[in-house]
Amino acid sequence: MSDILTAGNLSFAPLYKRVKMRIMQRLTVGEWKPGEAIPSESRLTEEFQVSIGTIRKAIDELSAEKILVREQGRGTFVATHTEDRFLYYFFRIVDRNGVKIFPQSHMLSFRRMRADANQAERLQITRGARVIRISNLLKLGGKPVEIDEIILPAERFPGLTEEMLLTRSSTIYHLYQAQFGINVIRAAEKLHAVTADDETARILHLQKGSPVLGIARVAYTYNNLPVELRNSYVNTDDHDYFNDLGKST
Amino acid sequence: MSDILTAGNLSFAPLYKRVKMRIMQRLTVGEWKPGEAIPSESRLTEEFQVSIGTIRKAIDELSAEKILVREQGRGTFVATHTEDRFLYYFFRIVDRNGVKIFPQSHMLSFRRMRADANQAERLQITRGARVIRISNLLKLGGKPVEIDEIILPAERFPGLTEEMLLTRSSTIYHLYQAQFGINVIRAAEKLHAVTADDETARILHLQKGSPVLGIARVAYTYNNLPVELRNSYVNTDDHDYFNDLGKST
DNA sequence: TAGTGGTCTAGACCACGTG
DNA sequence: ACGTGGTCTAGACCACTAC
Repeated sequence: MSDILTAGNLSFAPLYKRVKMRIMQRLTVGEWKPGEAIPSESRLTEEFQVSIGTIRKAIDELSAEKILVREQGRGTFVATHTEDRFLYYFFRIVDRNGVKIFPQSHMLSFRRMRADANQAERLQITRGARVIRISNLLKLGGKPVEIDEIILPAERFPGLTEEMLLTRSSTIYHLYQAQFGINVIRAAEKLHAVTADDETARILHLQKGSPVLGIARVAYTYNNLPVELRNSYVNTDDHDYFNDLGKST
Repeated sequence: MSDILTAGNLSFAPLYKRVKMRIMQRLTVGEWKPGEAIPSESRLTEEFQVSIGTIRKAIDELSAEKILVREQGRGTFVATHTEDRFLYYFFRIVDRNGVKIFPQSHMLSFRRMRADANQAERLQITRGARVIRISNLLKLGGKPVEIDEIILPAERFPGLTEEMLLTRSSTIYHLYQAQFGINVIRAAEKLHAVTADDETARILHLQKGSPVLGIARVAYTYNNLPVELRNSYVNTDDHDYFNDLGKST
C-alpha cells in the first residue's frame, strides 16, 4: 500500500493516484457507505475534471484491492462483508477436501478491560486504554474447530454490547461496517503451531497436549489503521488453513 | 484479424485476453525464456495488429501475476526466481519481529522412487511413475527451522542429479527454471499443526512430541500444471508463517 | 539521442441491467 | 430506450535507461 501517498505529499503523484486517494478519502469519511453505489465513471470525470481513462485506472486499483466492486450495467459499489466473495476473504479454513464451509459462531465471553503494552502497541492506542475482549467458538458442520479471542479498541466501537454480537445475522466484520462505519480491508496474520492449553483442548474436543494452529491477526481499515486484534486456535485434525500463492484471474 | 491457434474456447474472449494467452503460449514453449526481455510494446502492436492499449492491458495482467516484470526505460522481462522480490514470494517464514531472512538449504537425502496413489493424483501423473524425493533442512540465521520433503515427477526433470542440487547457488525454483525450463508461478498451500515425529524433532532441535507447523504445497507452472509436491515441517518457536490478506499494489 | 515503459486524453462501440 | 461499466483505438507527452 502507499504509505507515502497517505502522508499528504501526493502533489507529484500520477493523476490517477491522486484521484484514487480522493476517492479513498470519501470512503474514509463515510460519504459513500458500504453497499452504496459511487457516482458513475462519466459523472466522476466531470467532478474530478479528468478523462475517463484516468478515473478507470483509479477504480481499477481500488477494485483490485477489493475496496470497490464493479458490476457491469449497474454501477460501482462500496464493498460489503455480506457478499459471498468476501465472506471467505478473511476466513481461510477449509475441510480435508479443500471445501470452504461457513462457520457458525458462538460467543463464549464478552469483557471490558484495559490494553496491555503489547495490545496497545499493535492497535496504536495508549497503554491502559479501554478495550473489549470477545471470545467466540466457531463450529464447522456442527463440530467445534476454532476459538477466537478478539480485542477491539473501545473508543472505535462506542455502544458495542454483548447483545449486538449475540443477535447479529452476518459476519462480525459486517457488524463493524454497519454499526460503526469501520470497513476492514486488510489483515496481517502470523501462524504457528502450539500445544493447546487445557481449556482450549476441552472446548475443541481435543486430548490434552494436542497441537493446534495458532493465528495472530491484526485487521486494518483505510490508511492501514489497525482496528482489531485476533488470536485464533484451530483444531486442524479435519481442517486446514488454505493459502494460494499466486494469481488466477 | 488473423488469430488462430488460440487454443480452446477463447475465440470469443476479449481481444486483450487472447493477446495474453498468446503471450503465455510463447512463454510456455520457451520462446521467451526467464530473464530475457520480450519484444517492446510497440513491436508487439505490429506483431499482433492491435493497439498499444490492448497490449498494455494484457501485459498488465501478466505482471500482476508476477509472470512478467516491467522496467521503465529498459523493457519487459520474463520473471526469474533469482530476483529479490521473488525469493520470498514462495517463502513465507519470518522471525519473531516479522523480518524475512533468506534460508540456507542443506540436503538430507535424495532418492528415486515410484509415485504412490496420492502423489500421482496430485501431480497428475500415473501411479507408479518415476518420481524424485528430496529432503532438505532449512536454516535461518544458522538455526534449523524447517524440513522440506520434495516430490518431483522425474519425467519433467530429466537428468536431475544430487550434484546439481548440492552445487546450486540460488533457489531450487530457479534451478527448475534454468535447468529444466520449468517456471513455477503459483503454489497452493494447506497448513496444519501436528506433533513432530522423533526424527523431525531431533533435526529441528525440538523436544519429542513438540508441535510443528505442517505445510502441504502443490506448485504449478503455466496452465495450472502441477510440477512439485512439498511437505514442510516448521519449528515455530521463534518464527511464524506470515500471510497478508489484502493487496499491496 | 534513441528506445523503452508510464501517464493522460478523447472518442467510438459493445455488453449488460433496469425500467 | 437509457445508463452503466467493458473494450478498443489513436495519438500525445513524460520519465527513465542505455549508449
